Amino acid sequence: MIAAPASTRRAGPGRPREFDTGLALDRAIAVFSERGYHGAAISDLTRALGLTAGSLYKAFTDKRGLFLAAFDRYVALRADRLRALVEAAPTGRAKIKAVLDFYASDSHGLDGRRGCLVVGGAVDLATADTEIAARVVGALAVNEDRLAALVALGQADGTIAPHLDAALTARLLLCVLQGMRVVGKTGREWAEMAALADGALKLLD
Amino acid sequence: MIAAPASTRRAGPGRPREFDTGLALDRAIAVFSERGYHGAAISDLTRALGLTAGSLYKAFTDKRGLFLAAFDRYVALRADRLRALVEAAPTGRAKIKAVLDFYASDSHGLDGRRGCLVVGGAVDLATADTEIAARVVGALAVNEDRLAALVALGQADGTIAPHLDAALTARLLLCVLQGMRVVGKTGREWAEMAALADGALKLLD
DNA sequence: TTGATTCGGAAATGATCATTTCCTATAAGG
DNA sequence: CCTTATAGGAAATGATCATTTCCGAATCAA
Repeated sequence: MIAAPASTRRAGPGRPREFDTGLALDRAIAVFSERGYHGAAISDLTRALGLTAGSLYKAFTDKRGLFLAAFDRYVALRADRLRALVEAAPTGRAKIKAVLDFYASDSHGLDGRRGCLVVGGAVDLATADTEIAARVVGALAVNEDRLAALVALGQADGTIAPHLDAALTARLLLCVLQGMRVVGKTGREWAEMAALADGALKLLD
Repeated sequence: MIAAPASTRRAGPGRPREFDTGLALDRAIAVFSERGYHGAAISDLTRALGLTAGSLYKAFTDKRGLFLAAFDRYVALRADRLRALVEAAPTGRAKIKAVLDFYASDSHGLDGRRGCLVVGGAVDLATADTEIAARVVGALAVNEDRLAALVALGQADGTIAPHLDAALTARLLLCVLQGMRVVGKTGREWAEMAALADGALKLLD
């Protein structure tokens, strides 16, 4: 029998779940982010989520299943926050600045030290787990495509140099963003990361 | 009693070591790079190094000791190769291009998938092991300082725009380089990474 | 109320992990 | 040639790991 995904759980028969799945996944995101997939023991997770192993396994099937659910939530939550920021910015250049600032903010201090689940997944499981590797590839591809669209938008509205290769510029920005996440693991001040976000705009000239 | 570091082992009394420490560490680098610290089991390492657990522990004290030795060798070997490339390039700009090409080459194909031990150490152990975290910080700092010196050199020889903030530009380049390592974990073609290395030169204008 | 169904949770399970032990082999120093 | 010291290696060790089992509790459909 295959357990229903936590998100699709309908209110059928049986005892209702007593914990909030979203909140539990948020905590799993934190644990997996700072310890990595293999470094996060089930005991770490049960302690952080406030669940016993039994409940955890009933809800998420597996350690791998929990990671997958946390990963998907991480990507979705982050995409939502980013979308709002991008929509609020007026020009193509401003939208890209918003993306850079978002990453700068998340890469500084304690959150920066905690790190990025996508980067962690890439480093920990890219060679070992093909399904997770595919999700990492997908997440980066979506990111890159969105950046390319923003570059094209900026070129259309005159805030980004028209002669630039939009695809290449997007890929460069992606490297800067992921690089900020790596550098941020070493504990940097906000001002430092913000200056990086500002400096990266040079790629749009 | 504290075991002598593998590199300082003198030809004293006792049975001589039958395996080549450097070669063993090269293999350990490969295993730790592609599986991560926690993902690499001792059995993986003994198989890859062609050693039994006993010999491995006699030579390197610990799994952690082996990682530390592999990490140091990785950083040193890479610094040597990089230094040679940088010295061969004529101008400040050309030297930075050489660094970017070096990372582009290492970030493509199978080597790219294998990944970088510094990035892996940062992701896996930045929050858990303060000594390893310090080495990661150090490795990135050295990298950044060298880049800053190259930017200043390029500004002196007229191949890099003089008004640029050398420290900021170096930090941006560092992000691009580390970002290439992350992106490279998803399996990219050489041409793609080479184009990134080329595009990043825009940061020097 | 009754059965079906799922959850919460403590305890048990078997696998795997890092590490050690013990013994033999091989060298240098006296 | 004997002591000292280290390496090689198979097997054992204890810890920890992911996972399962079992049982009481809670809910729904009838």
